[in-house]
Amino acid sequence: MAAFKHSKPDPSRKSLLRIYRILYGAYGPCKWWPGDGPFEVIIGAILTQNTAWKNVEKAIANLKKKNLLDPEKLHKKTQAKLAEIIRPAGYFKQKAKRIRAFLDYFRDEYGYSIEKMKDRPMDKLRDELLDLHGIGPETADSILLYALEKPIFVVDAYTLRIFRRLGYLNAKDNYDSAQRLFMKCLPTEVPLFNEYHACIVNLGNDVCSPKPRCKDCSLYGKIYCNPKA
DNA sequence: GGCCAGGACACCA
DNA sequence: TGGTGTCATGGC
Repeated sequence: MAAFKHSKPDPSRKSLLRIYRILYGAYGPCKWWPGDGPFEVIIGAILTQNTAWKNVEKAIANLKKKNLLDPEKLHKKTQAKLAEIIRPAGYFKQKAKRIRAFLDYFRDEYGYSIEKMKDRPMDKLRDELLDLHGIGPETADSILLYALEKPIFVVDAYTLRIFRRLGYLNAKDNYDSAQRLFMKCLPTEVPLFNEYHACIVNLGNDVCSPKPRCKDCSLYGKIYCNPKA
């Protein structure tokens, strides 16, 4: 990491892959997304919006307990009932509305079939998801990558924060420009995109959380204390 | 008791 | 177009 401190980073395939190897060495394999099957991943992607994953797990556990991790069964629940079930995830009224918006679309366009959804070209699928209420770029891309195994790089707040600090992005960079950088520089591979984003989130949880600083390096997180890194 | 978390949207200037 | 407020629970 220190190597990037005194020279302008070159956003090349080689350097982004080097960062990936460092992260993978510290955190990988992350085996994301945590969840049983693509439908659970989709629901998790909506529930985790601006929410700690531990709270999402509680909401998913509630859904599992009621055997509702099935699109048709879940769709039969009213929005108010669904909101009560997912309450531990926070923003439960909003998220219930968003899940129902997805379920309407999933039924109308694909007859609740993940396989039919997978057959759709990635770009068109992304546009469809972004047209849904409550599905923004990160949620759409998480669904594409982790549920449907489409090769798209997921950017999140940690990605912007960390790669701005490293000098690969500047303050004006946003979701789209950051995504273009990664997708231009990295080979288009689902497993690579999967692990890279997962490692960034794990690093973000280490580095960006208000935990006590390391006594040795005065920074946060195990990545900085890893001598091999 | 305050801050933050694996965002997205509505509203306003 | 960019900035700001709102949504809400639970862990630390």
